[in-house]
Amino acid sequence: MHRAPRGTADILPEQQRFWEFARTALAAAAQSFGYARIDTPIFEDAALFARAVGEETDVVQKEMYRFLDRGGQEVTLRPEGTAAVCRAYIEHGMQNLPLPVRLYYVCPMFRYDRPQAGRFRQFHQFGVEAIGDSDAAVDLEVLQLAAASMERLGLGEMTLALNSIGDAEDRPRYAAALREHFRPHLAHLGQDDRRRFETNPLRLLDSKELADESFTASAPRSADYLGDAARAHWEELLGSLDALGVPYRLDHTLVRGLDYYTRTVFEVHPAREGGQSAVCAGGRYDGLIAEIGGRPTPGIGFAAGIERLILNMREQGAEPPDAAAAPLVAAYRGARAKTEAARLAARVRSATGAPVVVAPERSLKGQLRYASAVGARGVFILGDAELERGAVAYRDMATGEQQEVPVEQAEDAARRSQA
RNA sequence: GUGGGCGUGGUCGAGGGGUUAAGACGCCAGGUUGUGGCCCUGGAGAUCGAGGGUUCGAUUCCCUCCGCUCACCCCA
Repeated sequence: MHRAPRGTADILPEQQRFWEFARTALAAAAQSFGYARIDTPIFEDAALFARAVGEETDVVQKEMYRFLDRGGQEVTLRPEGTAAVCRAYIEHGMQNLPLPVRLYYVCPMFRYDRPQAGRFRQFHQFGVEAIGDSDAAVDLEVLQLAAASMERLGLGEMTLALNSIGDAEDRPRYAAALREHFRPHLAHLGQDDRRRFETNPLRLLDSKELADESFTASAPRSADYLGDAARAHWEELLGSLDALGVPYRLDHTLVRGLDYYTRTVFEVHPAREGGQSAVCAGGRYDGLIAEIGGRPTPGIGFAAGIERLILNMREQGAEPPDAAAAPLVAAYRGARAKTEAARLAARVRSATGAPVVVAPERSLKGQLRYASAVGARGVFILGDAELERGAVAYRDMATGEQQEVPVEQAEDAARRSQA
């Protein structure tokens, strides 16, 4: 028996109302901030993500789906959205648009992880990118949009964790300070952490093993190692957040697993504790576009995991409306009426736009039962008697009222019961 | 990659070394001659995840594998 591949999921009809609602609400949030939708391919040249996300990151080293296509090109299923959007920004000369360019997307992403609650190999992200302006006002806007997105979904009790990791030029000084701090404890560190000590000491900060240890809490803070420009930017951002009363929590251990981040980094967590809690995360990436071949261009954005958002919606008891309208059913008795039922169904569909299905071939009783089971609003009944008269019976399933009308007026009968 | 939990009809879920392997929901049919939702009756549907071992006998005990799931790592 075939199953959906590990880490993938069928989104079944009964779940679609959550997805419809989430996609619509998130798009509305983005659009209300002036963001326009963009879609990029599901796969890209492998080199794009390796370069943008960073060769040393877990995402690139062990989570990317990479393969050779039939032409011998190495491609990768996109593990995240930012690099692809930046590639499109460069490729289509968007620097000629009024800056910043504001874009959003809702797309599937792929990472070869071990699945668990809120984590899948194919998952979906809502993301936004504001490219071409380094002003702290844009950081503020993106943070506001993140908060607004959660609100649109009805998710309360979210906390915004915030940090600044400075510019690329500031990084070596800070990395050196971190190494200095952790060096005495090298013996306590595991294999992975020792490698990180060399390659990317920032990552030691969110090692959960070390989290309780006082030497993580007492580690030097990136925000204390900012260069003048990054510091001014950071202070302006905090000032405007305070001025607008946007709640946030400073978290100096917050660093991100993707190498392209600079300055502002943030995560949004639900109040509930637990693994995979980050429901939305992002930051500034002022070096990324130059890194992948564009002119030096600043940018900032975030991504939110739709599955995780829906998980939280369910936990909070959200009940999104069911978008699917109740259908009409065309029932019949006899071979000739069966054909007429199909004709009637077609006619009512195009006249009203309402969903109409022809009943399966069963006893009339069976057809009515079927209509009830699928939640039909009303049923047309065609039999020899009705055909003789060029008429059709229409039964309102909620009230049980039934009347006979000329076939040409069938759609009117349906409309009446709708009101 | 590592560790824990779990695998019985479509779903949920009893059971237990020898049974026709419960029950519920769902599905199909019927409850007279053309009419639903409730109710009643009947029916279809399970090699009890796979392979091996112990045993006279295993779905039940043991081992391995596979799958699902949760957690670690990391991430949305």
